[in-house]
Amino acid sequence: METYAYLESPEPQEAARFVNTYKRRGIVVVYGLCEVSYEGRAAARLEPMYRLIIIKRDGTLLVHESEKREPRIWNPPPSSNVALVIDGTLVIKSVRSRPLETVIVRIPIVSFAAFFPASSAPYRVHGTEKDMVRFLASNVGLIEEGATLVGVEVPTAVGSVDLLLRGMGGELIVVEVKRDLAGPEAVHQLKRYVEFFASKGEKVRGVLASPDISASAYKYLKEYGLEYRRLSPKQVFTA
Amino acid sequence: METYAYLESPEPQEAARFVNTYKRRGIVVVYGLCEVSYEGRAAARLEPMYRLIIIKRDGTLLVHESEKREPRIWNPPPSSNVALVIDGTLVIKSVRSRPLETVIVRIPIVSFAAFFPASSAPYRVHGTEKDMVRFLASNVGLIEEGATLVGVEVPTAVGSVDLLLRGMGGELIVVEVKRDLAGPEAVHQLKRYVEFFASKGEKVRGVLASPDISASAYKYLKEYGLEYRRLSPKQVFTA
DNA sequence: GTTTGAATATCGTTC
DNA sequence: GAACGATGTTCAAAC
Repeated sequence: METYAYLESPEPQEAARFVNTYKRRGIVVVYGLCEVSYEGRAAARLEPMYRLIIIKRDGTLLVHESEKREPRIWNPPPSSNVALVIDGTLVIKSVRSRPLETVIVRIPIVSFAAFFPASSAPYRVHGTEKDMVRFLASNVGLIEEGATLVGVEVPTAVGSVDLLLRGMGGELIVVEVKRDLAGPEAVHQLKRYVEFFASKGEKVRGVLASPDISASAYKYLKEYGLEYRRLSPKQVFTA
Repeated sequence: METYAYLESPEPQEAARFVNTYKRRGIVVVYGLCEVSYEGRAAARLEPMYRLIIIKRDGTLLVHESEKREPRIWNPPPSSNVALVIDGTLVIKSVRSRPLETVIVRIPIVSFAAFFPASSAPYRVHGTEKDMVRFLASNVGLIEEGATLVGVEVPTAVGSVDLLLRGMGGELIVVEVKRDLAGPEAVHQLKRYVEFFASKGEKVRGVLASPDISASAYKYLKEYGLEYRRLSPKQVFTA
């Protein structure tokens, strides 16, 4: 396997060649004093400061400061990143085509540059909303004793219903699932589905299933005559 | 200013000391063969592979692969990150308290470890939704000829209205602003506000202002008797 | 290619 | 500290 490589305090020309050589092979890291400008969907500008710049082989560009999970400036893949020397300073230019977004990193002092071979692999996260829906589809009793499954991700004119059941009284039960604290938006979403089926002349109830619900969301829920079932992703994950 | 530091193929003990020494001072980068597990709001596990691990002084932990803007595994600030040696291998353990989330990175082969002094500074992005709202508040004519400003970010029982105007006919005009393509959710949001004021006995119209609108969103808009004004952040940014 | 909605969303602001 | 909504959201699945 190819090994890593690095340069200490390289000349701009040398640094540019290094970046261009390795940028398509793995992860390139550049550390130095830089000023950054971004223009695209919005615009921003960062004053000169020492930062960490990361270039990935798929065209990702990240400019990280010493705090926060998020890069301060970035270009998502697929972007076109090129290193060049302008007026004796290293410049990394990143262009995303659609939408057109440009990031320009001027690095008057390049302290360190490194290349790290790395790869990427498929993975899976457990405990997503999809997992919860799947679980509930096989355990509809958790929502309503004696109910039967009508469908999962059922498309309607006002959006896709997470779970659709039929209760013992013959009524439709629309279920909206959230994997986290449910807010007002979730209740309004559920209300739309219920109103849709009601307008079709169906007898229908609405149930919100989530690990928790905010006070204001609960107020709406009651106001609209909807129901709540507490259910956490943990229950799903361990099932 | 403190300078950078690095280790090549360090012993686990040495690497652990390095990480713990520098983790609160700036950005620490570790490159090596690692397997990663995460458990918290959800759960995931990454098989052994060469990856880039980043630790920031605010407790951020990022595990990056060679593609995508997003880290594969992470813990956001403020988390508590500690390096230790278990059974002769470097382990970085990250714990976030609320909610409780744990990331464990086992690194049997540490190829490279580096510390980069860096800082963090306030910054500003231009062309946000807030910018658009501010601009429209000073140029209500772009929404409705002859209208007057009633308020900005006006709180209601169903949420906060971006912009509230009064038309020449004495009617209220509720304006929902989006800085990007408006989808169905934006239309439903607007509809809620309009219904709220209508229920108060107000004569009211609803206007959605955005650079573009999806086909299905437009269908809802028309169906609900709402209006559309095309307006891009660029117009704001250059104003 | 476009649209749609989830996300371990993260993050700032407000209450 | 909780909650609410924007984000240059990003991302993947559905169409």
